[in-house]
Amino acid sequence: MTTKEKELKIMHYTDSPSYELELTSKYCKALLIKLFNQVCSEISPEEFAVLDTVSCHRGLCQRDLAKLILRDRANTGRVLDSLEKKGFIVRSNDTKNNRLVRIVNITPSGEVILNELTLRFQPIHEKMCKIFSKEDLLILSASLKKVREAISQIVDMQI
Amino acid sequence: MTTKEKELKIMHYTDSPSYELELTSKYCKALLIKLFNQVCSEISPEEFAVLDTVSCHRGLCQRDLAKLILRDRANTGRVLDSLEKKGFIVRSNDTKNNRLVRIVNITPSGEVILNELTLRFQPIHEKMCKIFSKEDLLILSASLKKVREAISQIVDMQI
DNA sequence: ATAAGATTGTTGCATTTGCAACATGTATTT
DNA sequence: AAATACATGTTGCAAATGCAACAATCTTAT
Repeated sequence: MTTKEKELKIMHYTDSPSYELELTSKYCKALLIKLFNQVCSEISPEEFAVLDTVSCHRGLCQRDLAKLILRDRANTGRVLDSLEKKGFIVRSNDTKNNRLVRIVNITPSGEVILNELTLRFQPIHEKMCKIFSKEDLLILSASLKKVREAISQIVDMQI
Repeated sequence: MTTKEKELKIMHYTDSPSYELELTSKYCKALLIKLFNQVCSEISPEEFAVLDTVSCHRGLCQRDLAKLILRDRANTGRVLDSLEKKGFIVRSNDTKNNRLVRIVNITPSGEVILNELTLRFQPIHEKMCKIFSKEDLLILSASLKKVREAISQIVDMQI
């Protein structure tokens, strides 16, 4: 390829890894929503992800949780309102760095529904993972992490 | 690892490739929004992606465009309303399989703003691509495509 | 030939989401 | 000590999005 051809080459955003990631993520979301419609009417896919995050990270305050799920504080609070009303999480007042915070924890009934849903999704999850070798899965995961880290250095997520 | 340990191992959704894709996609979106806030007030990031798609696929009807961008027909029509009002695309009535369809095409002023924005984003785009080797980029792209194809076989996107 | 169904696009409505503003309490500065 | 800035969470509002219903048109079935 000559220098001139390189200069003339127009890069399309829709050919970029970013956009491809966005499209792929939409596929994943569509799959998740379909699974939920089939097996669960108690919580939404978003609430499920939040519940799973809470179960993996005990004793988080709302803002730290918001940072993990990449939603703003307002939205995080609202999802927690819903989960708390349904009895799947509890919030307790605490202090962190001498500041009043609301600590989030999963309840026993939250554990129950989380495990139940996780088990139901296990077959599909395994099916999805089986399309890759273990090495390829690790490579994909590492690549995605690399993308996130690179973006972190450019844009402050400000949550 | 013994059989018992394998059985007891709980897979968390938030550790899955799906969720990792969702998080990574959110990072990409945040970056895109930041870039837009800095350089462009005429169109939104979503409109930009639609405009780019239209420029890559001339003469699409709205539904086929909707399938490409993975939005429903209603939303696609509304984005096109906005782009048309701004003069960046035109719609013309045509027939496809003996059916009346609205064909979408980019206008000269649409080309102008698309090229301008693409050039402005070029540095960041190159920066993002440079974190990977060309081979790794191809592998990532292939993996994402594999994910989309696998999901396509499970869930009908129904657009 | 008439009725039922399918395709394309639009409209209305409800949900989700994010941003800005606010309330409350703490740390820092002057 | 008072004022300013910061951190955490909530509320209000607007934009984005998807789903269901509808209109118009064409195809297929009975």
